[in-house]
Amino acid sequence: MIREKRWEKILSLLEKKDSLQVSEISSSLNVSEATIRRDIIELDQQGKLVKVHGGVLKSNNSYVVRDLTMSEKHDLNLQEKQKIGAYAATLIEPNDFVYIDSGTTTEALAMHITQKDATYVTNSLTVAHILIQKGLHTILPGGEIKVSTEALVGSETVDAISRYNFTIGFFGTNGANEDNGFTTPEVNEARVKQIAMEHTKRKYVLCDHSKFSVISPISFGKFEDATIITDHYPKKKKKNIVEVK
Amino acid sequence: MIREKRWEKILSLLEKKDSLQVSEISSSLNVSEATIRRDIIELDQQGKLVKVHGGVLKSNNSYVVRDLTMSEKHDLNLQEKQKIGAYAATLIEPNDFVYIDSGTTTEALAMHITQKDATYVTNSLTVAHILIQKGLHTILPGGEIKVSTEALVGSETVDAISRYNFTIGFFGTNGANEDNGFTTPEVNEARVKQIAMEHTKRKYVLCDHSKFSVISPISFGKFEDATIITDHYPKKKKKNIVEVK
DNA sequence: TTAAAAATGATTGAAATTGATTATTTAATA
DNA sequence: TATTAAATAATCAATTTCAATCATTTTTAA
Repeated sequence: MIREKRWEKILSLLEKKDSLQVSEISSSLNVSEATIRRDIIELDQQGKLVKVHGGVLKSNNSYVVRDLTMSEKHDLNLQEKQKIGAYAATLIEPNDFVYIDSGTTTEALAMHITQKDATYVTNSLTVAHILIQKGLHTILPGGEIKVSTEALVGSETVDAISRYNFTIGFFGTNGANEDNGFTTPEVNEARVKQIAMEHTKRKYVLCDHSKFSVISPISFGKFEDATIITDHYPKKKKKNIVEVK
Repeated sequence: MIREKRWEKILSLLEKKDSLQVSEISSSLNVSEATIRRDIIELDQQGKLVKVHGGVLKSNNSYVVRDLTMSEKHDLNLQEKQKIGAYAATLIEPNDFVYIDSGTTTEALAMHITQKDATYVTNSLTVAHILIQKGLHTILPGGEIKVSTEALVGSETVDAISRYNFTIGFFGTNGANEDNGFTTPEVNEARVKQIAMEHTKRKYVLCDHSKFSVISPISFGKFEDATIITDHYPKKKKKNIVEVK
C-alpha cells in the first residue's frame, strides 16, 4: 500500500475513535509497528494528529484561517514545504527577534514553531493567526492588506518594518536562481521583502525545488545574500544552500 | 489505555460529580491508584482540576475580570448581535473612512457590510479577515497582538490610530451605563478604544442588552458621547439610543 | 537497464509508564 | 496535644513503548 493511502486510513480511523494505539493501527492495517511509527511522526509534523507516548490523539487543529486557493490545493509540494518548515523552525533561538514573511512555505514554518522565548513579526495575517493560536508574542506592522494573499504591503508597512532590526528572518520567494537572485511577481510585495531582509541579520529563504526554475519580474535580493533552505537543489551545491531530507 | 485518553475520562467523570476520590477513579478506570495519583498531579498542574487531600475538585477557572476567549463569547446573544450588526452596516456611506473595533458584535457588523466604496481600519484580526474575504479595502494599524482576543493593542497601535481621522466608527464594549460610561476589563484595549473614538466623527457603540448591567474596571468613554445601537434598553430611553428590532 | 534513493521490517538498547511496596504526611478524634 | 487511620509521596522492578540502526525490498530517476 502506498504511504499516502495508509495515512488516509490512519486519519479516518482516528475520526471514529479520538485516540489510537500504535499496535491497534499496525494490526488493523497489517503493517509493521516500525512503519506506523514513521507514519505517525510524519502526520504529527503535518499537524494532522498529535503524537503522544503510546499512540496518537485527534488533533483539534483549527488554524486553517484562510481558504486555500485553487493553486494551493493542487500544490504538489506540500510535503516538501512541511519538511522545510520543520527544519527552519529549529533555527529560532531564545530571545530572537524573528521576521516571518508571507507565503505558504512560511505558513508551514509557523505551524512548526515551538520557541516561546522569542518575539515574532510578520506581514502575513495567516502566519500571525497561527502564532497567536500558539500563544506566541506576535507583532504586526501596520498597513494595507493585499486581498489575494492576506499580507500587509505598501509604504506604511515598509516604514514600520524599517524601524525594526531582526536577529533572524524567514522569507518566501516565487523564483530563485543564481543570476537573478530571489524574484516575486509584485512590486509592493517585493519592496516589503527587500526592506525586511535589509534589517535582518540571519537571513533564510525557504523554497522548494520547483522555485529554482522560475524567474519572476521583480528581484528582492541576491542569491548569495541568504541561506537557502530547500528540499532539493538541482545544480551543483553552493555553500549557502541547505537541503532538508 | 493512552495516558491522555485516561485524563479525558477523569475530567469527564468530574463533569458529572464535582468531586472525586482517588479510589473511585481508580476502580472505575481499572488502573492502580498510583497511576491515578500521578495523573492528578499532572492535571492539577495544567489547571484542569484542583487536587486536594482525599481526591480532586472541579476547577473553577473563571475570574470575573478576565476577558472571555473568543470561543467562549461566540454564541452568547448571537441573534441579537446579528441584528445589531445588520443595522449598523447600513450606516456606512460611500467614501466613508471607517473604524471597526474588536469584539464579537463588531464581527457581526463586519459580516453584514456591503459598502465597497469605503476604506476600513480595524484593530481586530478577525474583522480584518472577514473584510478581506469580501474584497474590501482594509488597513491594519501596527502593534502587538493580544492573544486572547486577537486584537492589536499597545502604544504602537495607539500611535497608528491617532494618525487617522475616521468619518464613522463602530465600537464594542463590555459594560455600558449612564454613570460609568463604556467600560472594558483591560487597560491597553481601553486605550485603543479611547483614542480611536477621539479621532472619529460619527461614533456608534454596539451593545446587546446584557452589557447594561456590567461595569468593567476601565472606562473609555462617556455614555452620551456615542450613539448606542442595542436590541433592548431596559431603562427610560435617551435620545442617543437606537433599539433594533 | 542500471544505479541511486526511498520505504519497509526486524532488532536492540534506551526511555517512559505502570503497579507494588514502603516511608512519610495529613487530618480526624480521643 | 497525642494518637491513629487514611492518604500521599518516594522508590523500585517489571513492562511497554520508543528511537536508532541495519539489511532487504521496492520505487524512482538517470
